[in-house]
Parts: sequence; C-alpha cells; structure tokens
Amino acid sequence: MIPRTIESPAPLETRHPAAHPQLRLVRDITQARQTTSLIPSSQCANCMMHWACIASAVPSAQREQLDHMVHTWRKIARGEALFRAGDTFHALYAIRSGSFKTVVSHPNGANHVTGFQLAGETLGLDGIAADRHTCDAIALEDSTVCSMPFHCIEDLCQDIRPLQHRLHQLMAEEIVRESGLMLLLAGLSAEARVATFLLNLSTRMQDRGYSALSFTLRMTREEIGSYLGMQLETVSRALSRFQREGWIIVSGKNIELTDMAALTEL
Amino acid sequence: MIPRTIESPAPLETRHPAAHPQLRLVRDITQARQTTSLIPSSQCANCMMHWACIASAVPSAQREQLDHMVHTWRKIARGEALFRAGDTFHALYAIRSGSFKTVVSHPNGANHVTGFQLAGETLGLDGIAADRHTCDAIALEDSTVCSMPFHCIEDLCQDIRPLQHRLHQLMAEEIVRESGLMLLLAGLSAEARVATFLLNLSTRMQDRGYSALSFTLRMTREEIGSYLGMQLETVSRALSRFQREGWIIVSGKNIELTDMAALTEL
DNA sequence: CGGCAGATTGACCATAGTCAATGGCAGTGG
DNA sequence: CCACTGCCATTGACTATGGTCAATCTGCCG
Repeated sequence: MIPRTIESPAPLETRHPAAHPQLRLVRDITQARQTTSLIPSSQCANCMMHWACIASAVPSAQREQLDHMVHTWRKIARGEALFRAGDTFHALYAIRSGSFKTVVSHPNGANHVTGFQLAGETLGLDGIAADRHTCDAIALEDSTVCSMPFHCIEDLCQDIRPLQHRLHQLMAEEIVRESGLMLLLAGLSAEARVATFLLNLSTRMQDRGYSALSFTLRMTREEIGSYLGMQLETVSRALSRFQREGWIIVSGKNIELTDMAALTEL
Repeated sequence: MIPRTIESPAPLETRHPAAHPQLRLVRDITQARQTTSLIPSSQCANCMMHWACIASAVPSAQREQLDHMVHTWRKIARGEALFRAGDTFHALYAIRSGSFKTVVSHPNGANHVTGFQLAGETLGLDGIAADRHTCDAIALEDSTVCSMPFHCIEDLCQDIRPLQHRLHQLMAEEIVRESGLMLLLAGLSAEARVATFLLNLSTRMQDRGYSALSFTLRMTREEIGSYLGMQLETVSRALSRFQREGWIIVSGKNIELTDMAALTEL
C-alpha cells in the first residue's frame, strides 16, 4: 500500500478499489438490489464485508438460514441514530458501509464516546445485557447496516456451532478492546493517547484494504477528545505537535502518517 | 441492614450470617467435601453463590449435566494468580469465595487494574476472544473458584437455551460495565471517581448480604488508584477529604459510609 | 520487638483544562 | 456562482487539578 496525498477526500468505499477487485461490482449489485427490493438467496456471501462479519462463521451449507435471518438493511444518514440508550433491544447490526460512534450519557448530562465502529464491525452487543440498549449509536457518515434479530441469532447458534463460537469471540473481543482502552485512558499521557488512537485507526483501515498511512477522520476533534478522555483543544495541540515534529501531516480531517515508529514509542 | 462499626475485620464469609441463615451450614458442608474429596451430585444447587452464578440458568432437571461440567474447585492463596496473561484459555471461573483483581500489562511495563471481582462473579471471559488470556487474575485474599471448561459450557449451551442466553447476558454485562468505567475514567474528577467506586462496592456488598454502609476494602490504595486511573496519593487524599467532610469514616481498610447522598452528587 | 509494606500528609511542579480570540471550510440560499 | 453563516479547528494565555518526591506514621507479621 503506497502512501498518497489526498486532494479531495473520496468516500470510503471508493478509495482503494484495487485492493478489492470485486468491490465495485458488489457495490453495484447491492445498489440494484436495494432499489428493486429484490432479495437474492445469498446476499451475505457477496457482501464485501463478509470477511469481518459475524456471518462468516456460517458454513456455506447453511447459507439459506443465514440469509433468512438477515432480513433487512437500513440506511442511516449522517448524524442519525441507529439506536438510542433506552431503546428495547431487538437485533445486532453489522455495518455494511460507513461508520458510527457509540455514546453513553451520564445522569449529570455529560456524555462520552465509547467507541468508533467501521464497516464490518458489529453494533448493539450492549443491549444483550438487559434487553435494552445502554448507548446511542450515531452514524458519522451516511451508512448502511444489516440487522440480525438476536433471537434468530440465538436460534441459529443452536444449529451452527461455529456461529455460536464466533458470537462468543465477538463479544469477548469487545471486552478485551475495552480493557485495552481503559489502560489507555488511565495510564498514558494525552499525546500518547492520541498517537495510539491514530495507530489503531491505521491498522483498521489497512484491514479494510485502505492505506495504513493516509486516511480520513470521520469524527470531529471533540469526539476524539471525548473518546480519549481529554478536551478537543488538547487533541488539536497533540496533532499540531506531531506535525511540527514531522511525524504526521494534518490537513483538516485528512491524516498522513510519516513516522509511525515515532508515534509508537510515545 | 444496620450500619455497624468493625472492631476486627472478620473474613467476608462470616460477616453477616443472619442475612443467609443457611450460610454457615453450607460452608461447613463444602469444607467437609474438600477435605474428603467427596463430590456429591448437586454441589451447585447448594452453593451459596448460586443466585449470582452463571449456573443458575440451568433448570433443575439438568442439574446432573451441570455438576458433571463443574468438575473442579481450586483454592487460590492471597497474591496467587488464577491465570496469567498469555495462558491458554480453558475455562471460565465462578468465584465461590474471596475476591480477585484483574490486571493488564502494557508493553512499556506499566500495568493497570481493570476490575475487582467478588464472590459470585465470573472470571476468564477475556480468554474467549483469542483462546488465550489477556490479563492476570490475582486473588486479593484466600479464595476458592469453580472451574467450568469452556467447551463444556458451549456444549451445554446447545442443550440448554437459558444457559446460552445467560452466558450472552454475562458477557454483555461485562461490556456495559467496562463502558461505564470508561465514562468514569474519562469524564469525572479524581474525587468523583473515588466516590463512585465506593458506592459501587457498597451495592455489590449489599447484593451479597453484607452491610451496604460498612465494609472492608480487600485492595490497596495503589490498586484502587490503578483501577481509577490516578495515583495512590490522590486516592488517599480523596478518602481523607471525604472523612473531613463527614461523609465516610476511614480506618485503614475499613470504610463506613455515613452520607451516601453527598458521595452520589459529587 | 523489629522490620516492612502500606498509608498519610505536605510542598512543589507539570500537564492538561478553561476561556477567549481568530481562522478556515462546507453547506445553504440568494 | 458567490456570499453568508455556522460549525469546526487552531492557537495563546492563564489556571487548577492531580502527579511527583519526600518525610513520617501505622499496623501487621514474623
């Protein structure tokens, strides 16, 4: 993957088509499906996010059951909520395209971003605990999600052992992710937190076939600050400092990493 | 539950026997079992922590399967590890008596307490993600745990739908707990964090039949500080301040809450 | 009784929060 | 198409919270 400067921020889906040759094709097909409401038998199999999605644990023999379960797609416009804290819990959501933030609110009015989710990642696990969501999930850009009713997932887990195991892994990964984040919040300086955040985003972009060195932040400085437990000004200052040191190039929401090693050892 | 001062800190198990009339009895029976290595058929049913344990989701008809699964108890001495980061993941553990801390280590050497677990709570969920534990679980006092091999749990989940659901809830609760903790770490002042910590411990002690207003901290100031993302001195100062204000009475590891309302609104 | 880990308290300092002013960009409407 | 408007970001000056270092104290355990 070659670093490149970004003239005009292209939408996520079209950034590095070369990495996924079949990507544009799939996208065109799915577009057609949506407008015609046609639901072919193996929609999941063709999803470009299949590799990351929970559904990948279902062997091809049981594809039909899977497609039966994944019965709706939803489009969520930028700024809209997929679900809100307090909503009754129905389904898990796999992000098909776009990105989200999850926000929890403190009784006193303060609220805090607990995570950013990219395409292929799963939303809604928090709702399982008490049959009620505990956070808001807000789209950071126009996005689409597959919704998988949880009782259907649990049914399917009874038949498909690998799916059961995958679901458990998924939830456990979320637990591990959060304890890593706590380590971050509790132990590191503000600058180290920002650096870690950039590196984390970088690897996740790479996993999705985008450049690890040049990407667009879909969230504001304030959201980053909330996520990392600091003020937006501190985020801004950290980025400015990194640029002064020659470790990154910042241009608004576009970030280019020019010295990952320096960021790592902060 | 009546507040009372503590002359000599009694072990957790014998603090409020009145709350659980059958408690001492159960303890004596379990003691006998351990020394004689006798494993009666329905050990789980008689466990005093049954109400909190994952095993409570197994209907009585399937008790036998359950008891077959829960095949070992382990004693862990204070300061010893139940498992360590990097250990291959075999089992989930239900704490039968005692308490633990979980600690994650940062490559740079710093480490961070991610949680404190009391009797009835579950340890080891982090290992599911990658078949390898990601944190150390260290006993804060001499403790006993039931070990439940995870493949057995997954087998049993295929037969027992309620157990499957309970397991999912348990994991989701952990996710929610951690995002609450992040809110705490990121959003609140040092004093507010300490206050929240005390209140949280208080309700968990109450759930277990102990006084909500008077309890013993099993962990050091340093461990509390690590958990809450601050220095041990800051914890100490916060407790001193609360005492000066007349909100709590501190005597080493013994805490008495005398004005919960004041702590709540910090 | 001595030694040591844990806890408390104080003095000083640095990091990051707060307040404020300014600059840039994108989306909207004339 | 351009100008306006509001949101987002940047930067500076000052402040306060909490970290650091150090001295002392307490209580527990051998």
